[in-house]
Amino acid sequence: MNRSFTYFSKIKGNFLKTPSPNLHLGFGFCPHNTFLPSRIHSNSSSNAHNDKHPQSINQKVNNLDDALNLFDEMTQRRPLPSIIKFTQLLQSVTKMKHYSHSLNLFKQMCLLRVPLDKFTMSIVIKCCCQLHRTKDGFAALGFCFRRAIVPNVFIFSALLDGLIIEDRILEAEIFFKKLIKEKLCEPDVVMYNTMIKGLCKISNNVIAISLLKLMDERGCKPDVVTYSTVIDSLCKDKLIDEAFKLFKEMVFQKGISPDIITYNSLIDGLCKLGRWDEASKMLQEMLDDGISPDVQTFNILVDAYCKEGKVKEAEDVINIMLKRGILPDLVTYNSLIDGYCLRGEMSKAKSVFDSMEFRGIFPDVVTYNSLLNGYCKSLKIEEAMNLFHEVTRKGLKPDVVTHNTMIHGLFRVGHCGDARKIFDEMLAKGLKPDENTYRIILEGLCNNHKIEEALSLFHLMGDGKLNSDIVVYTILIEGASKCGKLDDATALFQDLINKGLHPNVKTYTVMISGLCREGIVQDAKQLFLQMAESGCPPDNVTYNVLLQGYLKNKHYDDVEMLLEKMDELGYSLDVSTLSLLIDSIAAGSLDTAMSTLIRKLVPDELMDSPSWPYDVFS
DNA sequence: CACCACACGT
Repeated sequence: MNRSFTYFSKIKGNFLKTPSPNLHLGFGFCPHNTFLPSRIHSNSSSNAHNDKHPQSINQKVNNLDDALNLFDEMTQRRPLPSIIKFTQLLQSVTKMKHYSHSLNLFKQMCLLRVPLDKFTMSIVIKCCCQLHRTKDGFAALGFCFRRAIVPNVFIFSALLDGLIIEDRILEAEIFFKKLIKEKLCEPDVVMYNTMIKGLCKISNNVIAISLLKLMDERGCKPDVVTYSTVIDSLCKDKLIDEAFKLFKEMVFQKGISPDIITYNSLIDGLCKLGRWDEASKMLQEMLDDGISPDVQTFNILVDAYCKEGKVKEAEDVINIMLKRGILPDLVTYNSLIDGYCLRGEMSKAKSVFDSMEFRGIFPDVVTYNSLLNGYCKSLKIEEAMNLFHEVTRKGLKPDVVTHNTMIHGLFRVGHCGDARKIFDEMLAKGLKPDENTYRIILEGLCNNHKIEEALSLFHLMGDGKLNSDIVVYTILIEGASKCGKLDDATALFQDLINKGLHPNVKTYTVMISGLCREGIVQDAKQLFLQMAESGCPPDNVTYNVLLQGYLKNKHYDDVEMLLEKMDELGYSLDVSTLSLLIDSIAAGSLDTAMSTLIRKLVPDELMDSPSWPYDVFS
C-alpha cells in the first residue's frame, strides 16, 4: 500500500533544516509494556561474569529448539553465565527471526537478574520493532535511561527501523532529525541507510537521493546497501534509467562493487518492464562479476515469465535452477501457481499446489490467495469458497487479501449478499479493510447495477483517502455510465476536477466511453482532444474506445484520421473495434480503400486466428 | 555480544 498510495505527505525541503516538532515517542515509562519488569535489582555479586562452563555454551545453535534448550541449561548454572553468553544466545535466536521467543528469553533473563547492557537492549528493542511493537521498543528505551544504559546508534537505529516498519515515516524523520539536532548520537551508515529505506518506502526517491548525498558530505560514506536501497526503489517505481544512473555512479565514481542484491533489483526492474534483452545482459554482467544467481534471481525470472503468461519458459527456468543445485522455494511455486491461474489453467495450478507438500514446501496464505484468485477468475465460486475455508483448516490465517479476493469473486458471480457476509466476517475477525477492499466493493456494486449503493457508500466514506482516490472515481464513473447514469458520471468527473485530482488515461477513457454510449460523440471528441493538452495522452484503449464510439454512432468523418494517427503511434486495433470496422466496410459506410490501413493495425496474434475473415482484405 | 538493502497474492 505504501508505494502506490502515498497518503503520507511528501517530505519537502532540506532534510535537516526543518525545525523538528517536539517528540513524544515514549521516552518515559510505558504502562502497556508486557515484558519488562517494573524494576530489576542489580545483583552483581551473585551472577558474576566468570563462566565455569564456557565451552558448552560456545556450541553453535542452528535451530530454535537447541537454542531454547541451551538457554534452559544456562539458567540452571551457578554462578550464572555472563551477560555476554546470554546476549549471544539471544542474538542467535533473533537472527533466526524468532523475535517472540527472544523476548521470552529476555523476560526470563530479567527474572534471573542477569545484568543487562546496551548490547542486550539493542537486540530486545530490535525484536519489539520487528514484531510491530515499536511502542514497546520505546518503552525499553525508557528502561535504558532509568538503568543508566546510555542508548547508542545501534539502539536508535533499531527504533528508527521500527517506525519505518510500521509505516510511520514522518515520525521516523522527526526522530532522526531529533537525534542529530540534540546530538543524541551521530548517525552511522546503517542509520542513514535505515532512514533512506523509509523515504524509499513512500517513494520519496528525490529526498532519499539527497540524503545519500548529504551523508557523504557529512563524512559518512554511502555503501552498497545505501545505493542498493535507492536503486531498488527507483526500479520499483519503474524509473529504471535513473536507477542505472545511480548504479554507474556507485561503480565508477565511488568504486563500490555491486552485490547480488543490487543485481537482483536491477534485473527485477528490467523484467517487470519487459526489457528482457537488458535483463539478460545484466544477468551476464553479474556472472562475469563472479556472482552466481541465487534463488531470488531465479524467482525474479520465474515470476516475470509467469506474468507474461509464459509458464512453459518459467518451468524451464525452474529446471535450470535445479540443475544448478538451487532448490525452488515457496516463492517460486507461488509465482508458478499464479502463472497458471492467470491463464485459467486451474487444474495445472492445483497440481502444482498439490505437489508442494510432497516437495516439503508448505503453502502459505499467499499460495492460497493466488489459487483462490484463480478459482474466482474462472468463476468456480464453489471451489473458491471451499478453498477459502480450507485456509483456516490448514492452520493459516486468512488475511485482508484473502478476504478481498473472495469478496471480488462473489461480486463477479453476482452474489452481492455473500460478498457482504465475507466483508462482515472480515471486520468480525478484526481485520482492517484497506483501499483495495473498498475499491472491490464499489466496483462490485457498480458491476451488479447497484450504482446508488456504491455512491452512497462512497459518500459515507467521507473525508479521507478514498474520496480523493482517482482509481475510486474512475470505478464510479465507469459504473455510473454503464448503469445509464451519465449525469452521475459527469458530476463525478467534475467533482474530481474540483478537488484538484488529476484524471488518468483510464478516467478519460471511461468518460469518453460513457459519452459515446449515450451518443454524445462531440463531447467525447472534445474530451479526447483535451487529454493531450492535460499531459495525459490517449493510449491504445482510448483510441479503440473512441473509434467504436464513432462507428456505432455513424460518425464516419474522423475515422480515417484516427486510424492514421494510430498507425503513426504504433497502436493496434482490438478485436471488437476491428469487427465493427469490417462491418462498416461491408455495409459500404466506410471506403474500401481504408482496408490497407486497417490491415496494418491488426496485431499479428489476431492474424493467426483460423476463424479470421481474410477475404475482407483481399 | 548489538542497527540497514533484493523475489510471490486483491
